[in-house]
Amino acid sequence: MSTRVAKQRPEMRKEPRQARSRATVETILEAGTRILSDEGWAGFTTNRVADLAGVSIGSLYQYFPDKLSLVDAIRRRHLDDCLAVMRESRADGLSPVQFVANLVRAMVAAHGIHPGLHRVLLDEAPGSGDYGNPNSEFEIEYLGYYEEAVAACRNGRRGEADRTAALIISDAIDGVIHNAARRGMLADPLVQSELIRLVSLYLADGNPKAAA
Amino acid sequence: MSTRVAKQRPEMRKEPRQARSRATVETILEAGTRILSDEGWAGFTTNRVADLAGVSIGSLYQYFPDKLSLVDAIRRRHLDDCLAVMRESRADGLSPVQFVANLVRAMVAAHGIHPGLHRVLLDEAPGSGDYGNPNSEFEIEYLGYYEEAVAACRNGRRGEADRTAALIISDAIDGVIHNAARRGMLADPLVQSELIRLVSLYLADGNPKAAA
DNA sequence: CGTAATGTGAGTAGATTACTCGCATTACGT
DNA sequence: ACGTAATGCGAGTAATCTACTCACATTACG
Repeated sequence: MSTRVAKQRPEMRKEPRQARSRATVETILEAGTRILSDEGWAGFTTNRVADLAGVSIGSLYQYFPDKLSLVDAIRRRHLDDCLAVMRESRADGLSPVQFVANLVRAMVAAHGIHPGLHRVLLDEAPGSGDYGNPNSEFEIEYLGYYEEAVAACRNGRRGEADRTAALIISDAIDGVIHNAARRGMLADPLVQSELIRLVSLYLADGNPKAAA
Repeated sequence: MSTRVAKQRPEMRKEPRQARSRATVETILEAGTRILSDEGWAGFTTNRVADLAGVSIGSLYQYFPDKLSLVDAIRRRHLDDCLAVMRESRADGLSPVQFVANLVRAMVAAHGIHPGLHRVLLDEAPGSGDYGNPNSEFEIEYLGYYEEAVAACRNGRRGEADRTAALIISDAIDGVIHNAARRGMLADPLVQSELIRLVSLYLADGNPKAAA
């Protein structure tokens, strides 16, 4: 027997086997992402998602058992993308300040495509897994990278202060990006450079050698 | 003649004349505020507001012609409160950095009561007036104060850079406060002091004398 | 060519909710 | 006391909305 899919809440009702159906699932996810970003959780109805995706509502429910599993899949994708961006920004082996500069640029670029998505996923959309709430797997890893950068700037010994500093940086970046998006100013290069300056100054405080 | 209330969309259907009804309206506004903050726009139904306020749904509609006018009234109140906080913080005649320190403290205190309100009002709740969208009366005045502080730190000549700096500061503070609230860490004194440090460093950059 | 995978979309049942209306109670002026 | 205006009540409703099903059509695979 063993239908193979036997999780508590299966995230897919039926595994897409052919290329066609894999494309369908992809299209649905993309459409859902766009709607969440543009219209918020309120506009996110399964019928609308199917419409925008250009597939029938039936097809949607063939792969996602319910609305929640769809939004979960979207959230997972997005947060994994965020983590990937972080890992890449760090992998360059540059100074912490350069890390932040790269990160900000990458984050701005990422949010340029779906400006409202992050906020909607974190604040509006109901979450089933722990993905997305404070102390989630995601936030742990996410903040960990910031902590690393902070600690690297402050001679390595981590303390509560470093954890707080990581929060401050992460949340400040988040706020600037989100509000810039709200005002349609994400593309403004001045916003980007000033944001980098804000974070860099904070990071380098008391560490002149790390300033560049 | 002259019922005095003659706007295009009257914000009140009937003006409360006795003390009792004024208290009722106050209770309704308070209940609505709490629900918006705690449950978000999705949980904000007129019946729930009336329930929480301890008044009948009929009483609610006696003073607010529709749901939108209620949320508008709440928004107006909140944003006016924010502006009041800004004006007070500046009125002390202290240095720009002290202004920011006071402001952050006041903002944190304000958001401690209704942590989610600001975000919900700005991002989720539909707006009828221009109150709340970019370039609104509110944002103009709000950012104006920040610009003032920035300009004061930079020898007075305002330019595009100053406006951008004001945005950065405002949005960074917003982000930190909002995410701290989400994590239940608004009370953490470290968060507060580090936020002040973040902004102060940025403001004082290139202006050693303004550092304190 | 049999069968499994995929796609369709009209339809529905259920829930939600903004708002009304007829009436009860309370306060005010005289 | 008493007429009148203000205030308060809350069951009810009409309308909307939407998650989800199902019976059937089409496409691909072996």
